[in-house]
Amino acid sequence: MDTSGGNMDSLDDTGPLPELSFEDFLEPTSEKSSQHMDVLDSEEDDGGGDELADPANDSLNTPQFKKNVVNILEDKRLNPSGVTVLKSHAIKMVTTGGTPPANAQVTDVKILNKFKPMPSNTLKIGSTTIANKSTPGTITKTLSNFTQIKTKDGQVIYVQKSVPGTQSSTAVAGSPSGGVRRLVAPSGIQKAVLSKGVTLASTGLVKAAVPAKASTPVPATAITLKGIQPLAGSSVKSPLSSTPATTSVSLAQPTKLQVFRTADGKIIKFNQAGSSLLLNAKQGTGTTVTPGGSAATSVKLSPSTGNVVLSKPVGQVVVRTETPVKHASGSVASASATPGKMLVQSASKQILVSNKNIIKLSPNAGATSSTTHTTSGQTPTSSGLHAIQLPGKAGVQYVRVLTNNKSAGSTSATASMPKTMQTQKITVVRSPAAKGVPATSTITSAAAAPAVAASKANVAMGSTNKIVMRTMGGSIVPLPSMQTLVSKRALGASTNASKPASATSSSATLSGSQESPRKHRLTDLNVELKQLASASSDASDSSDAGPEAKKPRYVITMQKGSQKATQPVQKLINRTANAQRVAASGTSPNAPKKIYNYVQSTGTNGVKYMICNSGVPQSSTSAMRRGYTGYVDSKSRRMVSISSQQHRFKQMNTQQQSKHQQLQAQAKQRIRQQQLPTEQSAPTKVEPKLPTQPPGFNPVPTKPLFDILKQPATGAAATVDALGGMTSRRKHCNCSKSQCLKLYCDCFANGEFCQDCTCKDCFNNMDYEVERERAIRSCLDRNPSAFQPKITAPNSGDMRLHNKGCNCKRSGCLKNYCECYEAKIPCTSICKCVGCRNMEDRPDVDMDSLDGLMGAKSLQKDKASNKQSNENRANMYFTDDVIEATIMCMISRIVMHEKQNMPVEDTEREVMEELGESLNQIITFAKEKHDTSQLDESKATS
DNA sequence: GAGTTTGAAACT
DNA sequence: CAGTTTCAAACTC
Repeated sequence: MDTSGGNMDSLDDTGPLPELSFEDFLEPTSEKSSQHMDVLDSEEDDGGGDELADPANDSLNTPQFKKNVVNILEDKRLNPSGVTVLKSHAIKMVTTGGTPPANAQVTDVKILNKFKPMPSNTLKIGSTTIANKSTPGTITKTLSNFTQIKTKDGQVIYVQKSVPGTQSSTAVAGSPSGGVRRLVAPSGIQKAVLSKGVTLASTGLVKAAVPAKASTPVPATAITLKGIQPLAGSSVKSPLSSTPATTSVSLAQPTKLQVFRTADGKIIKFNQAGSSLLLNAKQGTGTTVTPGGSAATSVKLSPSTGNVVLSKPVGQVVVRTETPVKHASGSVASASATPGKMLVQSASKQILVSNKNIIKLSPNAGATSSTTHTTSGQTPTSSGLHAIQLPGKAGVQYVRVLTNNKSAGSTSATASMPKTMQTQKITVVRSPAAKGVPATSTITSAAAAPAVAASKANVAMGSTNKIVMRTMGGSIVPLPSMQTLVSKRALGASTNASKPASATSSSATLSGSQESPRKHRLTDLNVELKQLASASSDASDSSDAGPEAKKPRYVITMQKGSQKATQPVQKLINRTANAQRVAASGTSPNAPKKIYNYVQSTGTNGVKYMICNSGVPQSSTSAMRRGYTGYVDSKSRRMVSISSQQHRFKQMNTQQQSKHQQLQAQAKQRIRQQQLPTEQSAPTKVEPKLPTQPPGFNPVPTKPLFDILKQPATGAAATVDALGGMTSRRKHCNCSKSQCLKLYCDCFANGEFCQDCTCKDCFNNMDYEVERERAIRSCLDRNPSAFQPKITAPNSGDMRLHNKGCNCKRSGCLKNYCECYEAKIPCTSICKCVGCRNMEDRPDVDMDSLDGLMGAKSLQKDKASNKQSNENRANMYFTDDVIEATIMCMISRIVMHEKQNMPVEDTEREVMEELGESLNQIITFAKEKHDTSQLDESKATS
């Protein structure tokens, strides 16, 4: 494929694919469809389909296809398994007129989705199912060559498979055995609008030649799409009724269109005999296949681009894909073609839906954030959806929508939708890309019958892959799918794919527990992915999908990562029942946020307390950047935390004394209980979500101090700061040459999208998902742990360590060039630095004289290591929860004293006493623990 | 803000 | 795996 001028680098890594014919699009029931599906699946498997890759099969390489070739390149997407994404397709249009590829004019077009086998009675274009069982229309084969599709409104679409040679013209060259299929547009079908300067000539036929077999060189089966009107003049958007059926039929000369699948099976070539063929309908363009003229909603779509336009009398819902923003001139364009996006437009609202469940809110077109249920952060919707809005560049907002309910039928959910439904609803339901499992996408309008579509969506999704876009009252909410960032690599470690769970809800919980992230982290997404993947069980989806289908394609997590990611949730759950975590964001969306525990008093005054558990890491700017998932040195964080607490203490108002006393007593009692030798290690942390708890004030943590004390170091993971450290945000990147697709870019390295960065030619955004995914793959190939945090703590409370160590030579590890220093951790023996002075007690050492003194260096590192171990031990007990519990006890004292109008001095003294007492208990506990562990160790050694 | 320094990432 | 180059942040002026 790429041999044709090498302009399709996107295909470089693609594997071979079997033949693809339009028939597949039109007759999903055919075996071919399933065949293709299989091949596509295998192709997805990292070259699993390489054996199929036969350059000879590539029509581009064959002379006869070099004329007026329109290539529809299917993006090689990541394995659909587990997570779903609307697949986009890059379409490459080459109109060379028989000249060598070098002279070819290439136009990039995009198709929304990969083609996927459809269930019988389903006609799809892109991700839209226009006619299926659910629709009143029927599909009837009237002729041997024709498949008649009758819509509800009496519109009829004929799909004809003609005898080879009947329709063929120049374009069909090389397809002796190929059959020609005709798509005859009935009266109801609207005119096709083909954009990009390519027109259908004067014929209403589009002929597609399909290679007979991947192995055979270029035999093609011609497919003729009839009924597509040339652009010529006629109003593309004329009412349905205005277009007589004869119009399309009367088209004199059929336009040939060859459909090909490349070696990897991702490419479809349209060989057009005519001068120009416009396949891309970007705006307003697009083949309008609109049955159901009487219906209030019409569907206009462009098979090539996947444009689907649902137009209503009043409002208009447009679901379409966009062509790549950047058209590489001529060649290569396909490679850089941006993944498909769906523009969901309703009235004045426009939402650009990317491949994932992320909605991009276009700043233009009067788009309003109200279009979605998302405003800022996470917003639950009545439909059980959660939308997380992510600010984007230039006013663009990305919205990730997570579903809360795990219900929803897998396929054709809209089939059961009541026709009386008043609101327009768009439901795109995707099923796993398992063999033979058709993916159906339906666009359902209560008022009108859905319209057309023909395509195979090569999308595999986990059970929760349903994408539901609902347009109710102007709100459009798509469901999540987060395939992209999950790498298949970590599948082995991650997984647990089939565990049914309310993945969506957990995702929402997770998201909710965090402040709305400015950017998505790979790890975060991984969590969501895993949850989604594990939340299979959605009926048919999970069952039908093969085991692979449930697995996330890209799992860029590590064992630690997954647990880590979930850690915040657990911690949050364990938090005091009366403390509700809230995220206080700065005025600026980019401003780092702090996580507070929100405590509200039940008293008459309703005092509220904002307890800052963790400030934004001071080093968030740079340390974050390098994959230090945002946590700060625990010591400093705690100091900040406590100080802020103390500061807030003075702002507290009176509280009910007796209650506080009681609570305080409870806390103390629990602390004492904690000291008991009982080893109920790590209580299961599955408690109801915190935010839902009533705002009753309870100064005593539900988790007693010593319960908390017992927790540390139990979990293997716990490297993530549950208090929100990972929510912090670094400053924006400034990449200029890496396109933000290399680890040089901190945004990319952190698995985040660039937002509000000053980078140039940034590809690290939704518009370039394909490129981004490829880059991620590349990075993972080089280093499977490329996206793992560089600094982690073996156990919660342990000191963080740089997993790889620094390699500084000239900075003495005392500048932010040093990753260790940047992360505010001392260098260790892992580091290969020269002249390191980054030790906790570095002032004691004159490192200037130590250059080259390896002994001294190792000594220092040992020293640092010892200190580190001590600190690790301390961190085991001074966990955030312990501190929090202590603080709550202190707060309780303050409140009590204020209630009693006691002197401030007494209050301060008592508070300090309380602190001392708590510390004493902690120390005692730690000591006991330490002794016990030593005893165990000695026993073990003996 | 421009130029330099630095070390990680990428490349060979 | 080591050496070199590239890159972007940190730093300096």
